[in-house]
Amino acid sequence: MPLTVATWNINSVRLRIETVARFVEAHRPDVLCLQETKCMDGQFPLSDVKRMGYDHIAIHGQKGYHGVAVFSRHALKDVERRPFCDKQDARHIAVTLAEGPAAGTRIHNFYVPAGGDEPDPAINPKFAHKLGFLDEMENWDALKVGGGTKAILVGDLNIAPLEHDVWSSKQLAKVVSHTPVERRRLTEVAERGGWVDMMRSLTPEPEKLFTWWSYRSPDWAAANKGRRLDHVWLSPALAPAMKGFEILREARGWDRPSDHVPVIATLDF
DNA sequence: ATGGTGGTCCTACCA
Repeated sequence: MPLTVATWNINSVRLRIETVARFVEAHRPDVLCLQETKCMDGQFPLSDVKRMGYDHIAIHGQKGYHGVAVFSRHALKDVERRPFCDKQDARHIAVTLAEGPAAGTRIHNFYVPAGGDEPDPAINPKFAHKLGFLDEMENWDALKVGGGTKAILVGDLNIAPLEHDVWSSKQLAKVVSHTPVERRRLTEVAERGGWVDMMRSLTPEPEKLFTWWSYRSPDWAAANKGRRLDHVWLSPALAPAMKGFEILREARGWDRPSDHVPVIATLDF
């Protein structure tokens, strides 16, 4: 029995709800995790999401910024919205699948701070916040997933950790998202937690993998200066179920696109 | 070295 889980930074769910519908019609993921929904819970287009076939919806929004959501064809339980770094930012939501082939699986959906432009925590509070956020992830017991724990972590982690997760590791070495300190910290979060990087387990380096292309690139497809900022991690107990993943690159070329594209992971039980 | 585009919500801030 398969389970498909998709993750997508949608960059305003209200502006792009029809874009979400287009994606869902074509790919029909069982679970869809969004980031950067950018609206308060009362403004969330719930009826559209239900029309797409998702009866189970968990949202964590705020006005104008951030915001995460989970849509599911299977019932959900134990919804958690954890604050990080003593801020009100809506950057995390977790749910547990209550039924279906992966019943009992915990799903964490993250939107890690982007970190601003200057990669020095001493002068850039946004970069300090990003590093502090990663520290809290690393130290959170809920993200320790050894033994028989069934868990998936997805989201826009705003870090491209490996050399071939960016178009030029040399040229991005001092660019926030690919600095050595971030790459190391994210790797530590995964290793300390016991997580398996699903995309890189199935497609090892040196093949390049990108999920984001800047809006500022005049011809994003030809230039192809992308980065892998969006991730799918599995607990070791779920790793044997991993079957494949797809990065929906074509979505970057749709009308009024997000700068991120969906990643769809398929597990089989 | 710089500036490039797009989102929210109306003025700057964030990505």
